[in-house]
Amino acid sequence: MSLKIAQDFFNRPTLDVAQNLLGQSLVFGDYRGVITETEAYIGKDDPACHATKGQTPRTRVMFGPPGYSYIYLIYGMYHCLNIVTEQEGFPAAVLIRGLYLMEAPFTHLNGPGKLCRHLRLTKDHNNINICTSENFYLCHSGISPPFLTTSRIGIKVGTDRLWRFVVQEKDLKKIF
DNA sequence: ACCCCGATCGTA
DNA sequence: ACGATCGGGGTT
Repeated sequence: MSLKIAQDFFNRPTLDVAQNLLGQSLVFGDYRGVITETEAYIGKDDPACHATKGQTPRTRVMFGPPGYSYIYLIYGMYHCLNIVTEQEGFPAAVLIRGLYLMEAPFTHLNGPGKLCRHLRLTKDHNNINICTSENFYLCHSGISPPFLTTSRIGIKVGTDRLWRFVVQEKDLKKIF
């Protein structure tokens, strides 16, 4: 019920990883929560993916091996947490957009900026191997909740791809 | 050196 | 609908 997710889990098609991460646990320090919303960003052909213009210092981690954190600053104010997916050399990642905290007052961190701000995740936590870290990792919950599939949020290109996956609030309260 | 823009969020 | 706020990346 609390087995740490291994690197092989992330070395798969990003859409599978993004969907399968729903309902799994994220642990960072003393925080533990259930992932409720994800988005996939897949390769140089995805115009919304940061890697679409090739490798840069910022996106270097996306080109690396799967199972590493990719955290960047957005709008000069907020951070976003991603987990790198697929084989080394193929730039792709899953953005963690929602987290339901498993301790009172059971806050639902709905939004990637709010999530990182609450957990105090910053660029200091970029490029961490979350399969080997002792205080930053994911766990299998044994639960695969139902979810909606929609277009990704906050982008101006690549909106034709339905690569956002969300657990509805009603299902969240029913299951957890 | 300069400019544009962004995987957001809170307020109006 | 809009402003805050600043680093990444491209251009001069």
